[in-house]
Amino acid sequence: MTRIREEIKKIIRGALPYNFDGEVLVSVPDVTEHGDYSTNVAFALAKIQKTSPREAAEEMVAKIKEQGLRMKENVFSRIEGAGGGFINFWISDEALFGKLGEMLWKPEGWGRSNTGKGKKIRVEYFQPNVAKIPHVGHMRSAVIGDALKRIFLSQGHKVVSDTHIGDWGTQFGILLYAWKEASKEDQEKIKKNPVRGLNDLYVAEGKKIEAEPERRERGKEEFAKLEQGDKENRKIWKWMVTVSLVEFDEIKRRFGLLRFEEERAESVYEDAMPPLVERALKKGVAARKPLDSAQGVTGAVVVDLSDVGLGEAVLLKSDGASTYLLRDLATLEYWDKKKLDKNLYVVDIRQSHHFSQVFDVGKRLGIPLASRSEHIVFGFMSLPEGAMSTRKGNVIGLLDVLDTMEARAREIIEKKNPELKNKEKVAKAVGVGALKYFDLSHHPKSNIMFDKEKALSFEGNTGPYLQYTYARLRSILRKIQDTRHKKQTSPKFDECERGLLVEMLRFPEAVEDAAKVYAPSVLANYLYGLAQKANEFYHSHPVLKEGDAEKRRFRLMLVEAVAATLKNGLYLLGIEAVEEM
RNA sequence: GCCCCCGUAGUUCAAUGGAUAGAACGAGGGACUUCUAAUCCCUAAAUCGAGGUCCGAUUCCUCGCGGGGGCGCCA
Repeated sequence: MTRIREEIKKIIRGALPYNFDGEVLVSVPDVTEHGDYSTNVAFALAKIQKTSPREAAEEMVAKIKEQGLRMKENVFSRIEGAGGGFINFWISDEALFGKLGEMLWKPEGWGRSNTGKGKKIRVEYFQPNVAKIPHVGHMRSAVIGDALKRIFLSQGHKVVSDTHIGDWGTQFGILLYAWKEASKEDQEKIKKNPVRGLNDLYVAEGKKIEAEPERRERGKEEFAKLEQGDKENRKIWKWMVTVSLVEFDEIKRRFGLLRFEEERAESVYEDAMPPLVERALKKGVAARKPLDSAQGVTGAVVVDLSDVGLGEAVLLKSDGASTYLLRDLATLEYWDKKKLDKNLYVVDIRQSHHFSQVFDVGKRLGIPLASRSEHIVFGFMSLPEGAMSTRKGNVIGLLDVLDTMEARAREIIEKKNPELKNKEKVAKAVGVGALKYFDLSHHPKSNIMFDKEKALSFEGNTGPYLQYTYARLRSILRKIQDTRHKKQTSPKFDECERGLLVEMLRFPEAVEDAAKVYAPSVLANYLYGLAQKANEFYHSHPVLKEGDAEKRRFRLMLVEAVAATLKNGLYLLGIEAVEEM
């Protein structure tokens, strides 16, 4: 089914002179008096034709009307110039009703498209670190990445998601050093709750390093040994990875993330790194620094990026150990062979400098994928009292906060709907839905404040609001037996019904826009607006009790269509639409 | 010092360069014998400052003020 917006664009293009090469923008006006859709092309056209925007608009309106007649189009009921150059379009009730019928014919496909057909995208998100407790700050990458994947899939893209678990680096040397130094009793204690225990061990070691910087060097030595294949270090490291993966799997399961096609942790690139360094040196991209000031045996291998203002990128440290940057380059090289059209990293803004370096060095090394790679930036999450940091000890564990949300949902269900079946299942869906929506409703780029009160709220612009709206609509549909309400001719509908219908028909455009700008929040905000209109309708328009049979049938169609839209939209955000709550 | 991001109602957030800047929470008032009140309706309330580009600027540019982040042989 074609999007209405596309149809309007086509009609406008048909009425434009051949020499017009500007973009045709069609937008939704703020106020209903300005129509269902609007375009500002007349302003651009006026410049070329050297007329006033108003005249240009009038001319175009006349041309469209003429062509519309010739094509026997019946899409608009009104087209007119206004506001000194805007052209406003009102869609005819017949056309709206026709679209409603089309949509109900195949609601499963509603919102999907094939604009991404044949294109393969890799999305990297949810990069938890081994031996660290994932906190609410880690949620953004997982939730935004998962929603993006769903949105891309709906547009026909092939998507490969990859977690890129942080299981390599100096931090493991530091951890190994601390672990070996710990007493047997302490080690046993840590083993009982390993991820928490290792997390705390790392924090404690960090404090010791602050007081005694020498200890960092010992940690670095342990990592170098690990990288060189030291048996004991490998064994301990492997154990740390194993216990952490259990926790990551629980998060993936409880947050309902789509399956990851690949879970290539950093350590898998171990063998790919040395040849990459060799190549960089041979190509003259990187250079080995002289030994003089360094303590190690060899000089560090670095890429000078000062010509583009990106400073110095370190591939190998002077002790021979690899860096995060080198691992990301190896990753880039690996994926370069997989015929990707796009390679996206959903990572917070603090790493933008790092990714600029990765992509720039990648280009210098002649890895074509580097120029098709993008860092999808998102802001980080802070608490009302300031930034979250493991060292400050003020992090909120991701699973802890999810537990709280589910408990809160259970409480509210007991209060509002104690008769509900599947209480536990609904509580889980509502709890995680609220948490995900809190994140997704914010623009990815903005830093967000994790205000517990706001995030835990189930009222207003929240996930449960959308779920509740869906449940109410479904409740109406459950009460009817006769589903033959779809066959009828176009009825007259009032402003509220019409507004809801037009808004509902914009769904595919919202999904398309969200995909285009890599922002699930575009879709989230659209769904919220739709739900508001649906609730308004619900209050003022009885459906089952409507006496006029034709009106009732139309309202049932509308309810069914809006419910399906909410369900599909929530699915794209990774939120479950529950039938009752 | 250099680079990046952000300043919108009391608060938390919206608004591909468009027409009258939207919500939510909070505040005040109202609506359940009526398809689920996790809802709906009404009221008050905002673009950090100064220039510039443009027919048109919350949006783009410059400067200033304020907040955050990065520039580690950390990840």
